[in-house]
Amino acid sequence: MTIKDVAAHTGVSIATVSRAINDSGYVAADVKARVLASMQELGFRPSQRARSMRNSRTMTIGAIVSELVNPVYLEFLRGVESAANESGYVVLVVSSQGSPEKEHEGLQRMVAERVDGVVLGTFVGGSNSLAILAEHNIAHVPPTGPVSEALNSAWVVAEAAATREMGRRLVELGHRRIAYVVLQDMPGRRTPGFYHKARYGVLHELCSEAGVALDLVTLVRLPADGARSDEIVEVTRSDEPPSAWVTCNHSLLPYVLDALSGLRIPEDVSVVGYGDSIWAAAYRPPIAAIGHDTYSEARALTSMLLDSINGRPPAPDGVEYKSWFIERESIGPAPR
Amino acid sequence: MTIKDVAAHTGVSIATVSRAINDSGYVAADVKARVLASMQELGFRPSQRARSMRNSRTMTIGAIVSELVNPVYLEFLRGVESAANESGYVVLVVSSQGSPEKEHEGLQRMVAERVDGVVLGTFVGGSNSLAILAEHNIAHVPPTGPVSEALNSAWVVAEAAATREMGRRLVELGHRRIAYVVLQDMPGRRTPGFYHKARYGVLHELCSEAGVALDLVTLVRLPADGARSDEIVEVTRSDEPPSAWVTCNHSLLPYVLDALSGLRIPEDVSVVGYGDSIWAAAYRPPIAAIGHDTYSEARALTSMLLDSINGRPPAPDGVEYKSWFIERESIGPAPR
DNA sequence: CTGTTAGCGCATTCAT
DNA sequence: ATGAATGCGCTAACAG
Repeated sequence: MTIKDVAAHTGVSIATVSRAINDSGYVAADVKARVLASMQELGFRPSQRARSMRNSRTMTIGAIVSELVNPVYLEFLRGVESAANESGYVVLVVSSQGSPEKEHEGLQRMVAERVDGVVLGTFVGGSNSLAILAEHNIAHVPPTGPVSEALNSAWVVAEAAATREMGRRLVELGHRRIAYVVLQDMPGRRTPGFYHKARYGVLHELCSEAGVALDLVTLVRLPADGARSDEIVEVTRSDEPPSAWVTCNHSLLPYVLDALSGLRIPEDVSVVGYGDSIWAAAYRPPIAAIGHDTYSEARALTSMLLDSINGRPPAPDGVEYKSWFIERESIGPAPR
Repeated sequence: MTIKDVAAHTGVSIATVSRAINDSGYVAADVKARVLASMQELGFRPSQRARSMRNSRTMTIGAIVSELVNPVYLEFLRGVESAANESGYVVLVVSSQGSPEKEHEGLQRMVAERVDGVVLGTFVGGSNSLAILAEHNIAHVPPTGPVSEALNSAWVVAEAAATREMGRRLVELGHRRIAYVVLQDMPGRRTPGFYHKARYGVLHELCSEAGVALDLVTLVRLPADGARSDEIVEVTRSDEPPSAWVTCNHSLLPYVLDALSGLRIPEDVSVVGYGDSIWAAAYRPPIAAIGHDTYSEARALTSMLLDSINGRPPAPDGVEYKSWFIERESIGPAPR
């Protein structure tokens, strides 16, 4: 089923069919109607792959995420997909599973597919990995270079404000020892460390000013099914256990809650997570969070990418990153 | 950057380069090495799009899901993506957002992309929508026809056993009125209704045998942010409120829990959800669930698709569906 | 063992 | 307003 069949069925040349489909050039109104009718009848859809041979636009963008287990990436994909579809683009999803090699492989695949652009959800590889996008002239967001730093810094700045609000609140409530939980970086991993570093930096500064201890609790890996994190349990049993727990990552939060389940929230410990979800809100008590509108961010980021692909000027403000501290009942005064 | 450049750079013809890349036909070992070196040096990746013009295989499969908000679909996508990547395939993701029109549009896009096959995560459209895949000779799983019914029935049978176990347990614990919560079908929606019907059917049979009342509680839509489901609250205030709540769908569970938050679990009400997650397990008390291994299911389903695409005989047992009832502390004896 | 050539499905230029 | 012809990057059939 090709354009040729439609042409034969309509009794015109393929050039005319092509013009009718794309309404480019001149086509008599009645001929056009007949062509469209034939298309309908034959159930013909022009091959996007053949099209992209001629034009050099594939109408396909890639989305790279590190882990397809974190609900945050569902939000991300939802945002990318909806923005892409609205503009007639289709989304190729690749997950790196936290491994720079897999990520590189995924990028290679995108190059092979000649995607028009790539949205980087998380990026675990080094800048050399990004280089292959540049080499092949593939647009991507967030971009590298000064703009990227601007974006990153916009994101970090937005979040830093929320982090400060959260930290101040904990201090105000009398907490004197705060635990900050992270999952150990995979070897070679980059970006998450970047964000965590920024968060930790802000918290650290705030805590040292206030004379509050900040413990970095690093999980080597996610606890197995049904098991509790030894690292966390151990810290809770130390002489001077933290009275507040901050989780760097939404997908870590349930594990932290599980490990803390011997303690009452918020009477014994207060809990805050980076990243919000309906589950955090439905938990009893509801868990305070540093929220991001990942869906909107992804949409905006994708629009930006499509703009740059299509040579349109990027939206006036680009991507506006917002972040906010949502105080919920999981936060209370420090015990005694 | 094309095969031509590589040929020129190596000082051979494009045919030789092609043969070297695909190691098809004869190529002198040293020539092959030089070609590969040139490729490396120039950073050349053959265009999959041009390849698929000749081969009529795109090495791309589509994945259709209804809603990109349910974590279950993350598992699904993870399974599809991992199985696909292992075989060198790439995944195009389309979400229908519960709308048959969007779904149809997504299928059209897949046709335009000439994907080699489609994995149907959920399928909200009618069979006429599926027809376009058949028309274009696009393989898909679950397949339609007898095989599909076999698959569906295998799935339903597996789950039915778990449902019965759960139902019997509730009855055994003295529950005399059980609520089954569903989200109202979108107009035109099909598959979810199908599964829910099966679940409801099993529960219904079991309850009537045991002389237990089964209330179908239908939510018109998901409660807005921060709001509670009026429908649920209302039922809890009726003269004879249910003592056990069964949620048809994992993504509905947090809303149900939120709406039930005036009651103690499991002292006042018992709660079970279809679909498990770390959050259900981390909740206090941990929420009982009917579990599925969505990741493995998706992987198996995708392998099956790839087998059929490549003319390989499908794996011996095809897809094995497993489902189990996970009793947790959210279930207790009926009050008084 | 290697090079030349045709053609996959389509958009586009150039005639007519 | 329409048709014939060209080429996008690649593989496969054929010729040498």
